[in-house]
Amino acid sequence: MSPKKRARGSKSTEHSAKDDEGETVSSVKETVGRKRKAAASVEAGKKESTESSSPPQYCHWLMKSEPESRFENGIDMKFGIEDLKGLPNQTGCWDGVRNYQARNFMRQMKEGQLAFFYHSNCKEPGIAGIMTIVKEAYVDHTQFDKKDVHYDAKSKPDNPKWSMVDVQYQRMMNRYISLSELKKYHLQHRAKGGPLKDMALFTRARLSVQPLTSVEFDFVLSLEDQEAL
DNA sequence: GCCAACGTTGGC
DNA sequence: GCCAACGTTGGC
Repeated sequence: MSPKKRARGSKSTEHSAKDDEGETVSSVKETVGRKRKAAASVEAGKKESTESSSPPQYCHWLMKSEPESRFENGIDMKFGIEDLKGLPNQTGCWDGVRNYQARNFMRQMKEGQLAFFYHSNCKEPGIAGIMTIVKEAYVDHTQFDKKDVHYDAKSKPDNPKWSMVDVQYQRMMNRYISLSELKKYHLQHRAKGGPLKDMALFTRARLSVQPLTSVEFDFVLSLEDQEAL
């Protein structure tokens, strides 16, 4: 099982040495863009952590993948939630992530945590269901596979650059939560305050693996049993 | 270490 | 298919 996630990131992205290692530094950086500095983690405003010196510890995630066929170098990138559900044990590895920020978030994931399966680059983008992290970050083998779309010639086995986690399908959302609906809440909350005002899906739109605070996660879950906005 | 050029993401 | 946003690269 080696689902082909779209896992956007630039495949040939190199990086600067500092981004490469220095996990903690990078994770701070990623929440804030170019500003690193201790203050950054506070600025990131993503709580859940209490310590001033350690980066915020998230425990909920949103991971994007494309549910519709799209060919890249002759390979179909399609991997929707139904595809995950169809794998043995409904479990697969989230390979192909080639973006440092997304990678670093995956490295922060802990076994048992929940992640929304988000359908991107399709007719109606949105949150389709929920999955569980069943294996914490380990080496993404596709970086060494020349035939893989996400092959990275610069990464060496003795010092792998990319990681992946294993995820297991948990359940579908009671109803599909579209991006457009989430956006309405986001705009509303941004104007008057509310749980989704800083949601990464909008503030860091292009990140394929992103964190959610407990408040954000719970709010999205609460939408399931309500009428679409 | 700045920043312009370039490439990718992904909604529309 | 367009293109804005933004991450990455590489010249200086």
